[in-house]
Amino acid sequence: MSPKDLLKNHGLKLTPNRELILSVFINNKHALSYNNLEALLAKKLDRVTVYRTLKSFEESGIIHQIHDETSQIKYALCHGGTCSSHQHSDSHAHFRCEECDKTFCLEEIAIPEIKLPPGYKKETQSVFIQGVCAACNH
Amino acid sequence: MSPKDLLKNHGLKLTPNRELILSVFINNKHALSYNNLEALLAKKLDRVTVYRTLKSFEESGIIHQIHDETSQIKYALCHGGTCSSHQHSDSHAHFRCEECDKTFCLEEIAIPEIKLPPGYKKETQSVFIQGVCAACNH
DNA sequence: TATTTAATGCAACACTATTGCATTAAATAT
DNA sequence: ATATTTAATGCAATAGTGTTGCATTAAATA
Repeated sequence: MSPKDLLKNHGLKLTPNRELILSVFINNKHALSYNNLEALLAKKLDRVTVYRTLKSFEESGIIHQIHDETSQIKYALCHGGTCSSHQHSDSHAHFRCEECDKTFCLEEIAIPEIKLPPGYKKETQSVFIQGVCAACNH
Repeated sequence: MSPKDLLKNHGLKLTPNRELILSVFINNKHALSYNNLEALLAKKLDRVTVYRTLKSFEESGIIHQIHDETSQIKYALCHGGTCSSHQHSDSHAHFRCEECDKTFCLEEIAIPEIKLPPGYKKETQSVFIQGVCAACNH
């Protein structure tokens, strides 16, 4: 889907900055931190604008946060329409490759059911794995 | 085990600050951030001392980091002797309660095997769950 | 008790992210 | 097309978390 359509479908105003940032996500298979984005953006946007754009994308269900145990929060596109405002799908694992230092979603593997002790109520879960990705593992 | 013995067993110098910090961990069932620690410490220690103490405890296998998707890294005691310098056990899940805002280890539940796609190599994994803990769930 | 080695505290700094506010631009109604 | 409304943007300043350099002090060892 094009940046324009994605923005429209999620009820966001269509601006050049948003289209630009969204196109960077679409053209990159891995998750992006603010710093990653800054490096990939040709045009220099204000830091605040980028952070606020990420926030509104997240709240619209376009991207979701990934906490990969680095100091920077990363973001990746939501897929499959399972994400919406403030309720992001946690049905896939996230992976960080220690070789290429890229973090991404593992949509293709299933997370087994994780049972909690009696009396506990689960709201969200996240599975995070580090290692070597297929591209780097040779 | 007493703070003194723990420090000795892990080959760390025995100092009042370290005993104090360690006793706070022993007396609290949940994970602690620097800020939690500061609030619980009677005596005021320098921030740098606390951070460096946490680092040496971690490198000695006394405590391990917990990334609970808040802005602060938390630490909890290692149990079962499965942790050592720079190789911490990832065999248990971590849980954060949204009611009491406490994060802790779930030693009692087993994490099912999570299989990676072909070609991937797993080094570490972490399972993090948020919800309501047994004490708050009524 | 003397010596060596590491822990501590202070000051300064680095990094990531956020807030307030004035300005500009997008969407909508006229 | 234009006026109006509402939201996005950019700048400056600030907040929060954690780290580095260095001189001093204390713990362990000889």
